[in-house]
Amino acid sequence: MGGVFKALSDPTRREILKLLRDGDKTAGEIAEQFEMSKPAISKHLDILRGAELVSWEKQGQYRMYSINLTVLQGALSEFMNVFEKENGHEK
Amino acid sequence: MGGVFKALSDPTRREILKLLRDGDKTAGEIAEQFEMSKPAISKHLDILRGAELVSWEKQGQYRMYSINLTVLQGALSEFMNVFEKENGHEK
DNA sequence: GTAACGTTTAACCATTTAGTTAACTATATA
DNA sequence: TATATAGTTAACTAAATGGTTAAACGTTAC
Repeated sequence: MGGVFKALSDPTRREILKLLRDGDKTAGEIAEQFEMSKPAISKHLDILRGAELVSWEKQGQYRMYSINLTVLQGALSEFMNVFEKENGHEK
Repeated sequence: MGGVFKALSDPTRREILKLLRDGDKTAGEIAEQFEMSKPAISKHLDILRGAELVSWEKQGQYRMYSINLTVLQGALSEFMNVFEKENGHEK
């Protein structure tokens, strides 16, 4: 879960996740939305994938990326749980 | 809010927050819980304070740190909201 | 006043991070 | 087969990060 927070610490990566929230996109479509180079975006995607926040599947010569919402929500709500009231966080 | 994720990206800082969840602590009491030096912890505390995740108040020669739960919960739930279903995230 | 304590600040260092350009791999197509 | 397209990998760089030790700053206590 540390990987998730590391992945989320970069604004570009958070922005990529927001883009993917609206639907799957190819690496190129994602890169278009940013001013930086494609290799830079490719590395961000690799970090997101390392944290299992996104996955991709080959579609011809494209890579179609999608967000793993359950991983994102799971990691964040697990962390937030620690700070909830009414919870002696006994475990 | 970017500052919050940056602050949360380090495991030591997340651990500090968990400690403070159980009650306010002085800088020294916090530092005791880790193997690293006091200056290192002091810097982590400064980053947490920069993100407004903690605050402190002078108590004699001590600094008593406390967690700002509302900031933590506010930032995380605002971010998570973006990824909730049933929400066209119209804004 | 001075010595001890609690904590931060300063200066420094090694590693990681986030970007670049160039080269490579794989697919599609003329 | 050759060329264009999509994307990653490699090599490199500047800046940020996270740690160290030493010095400084306040407060407490003798």
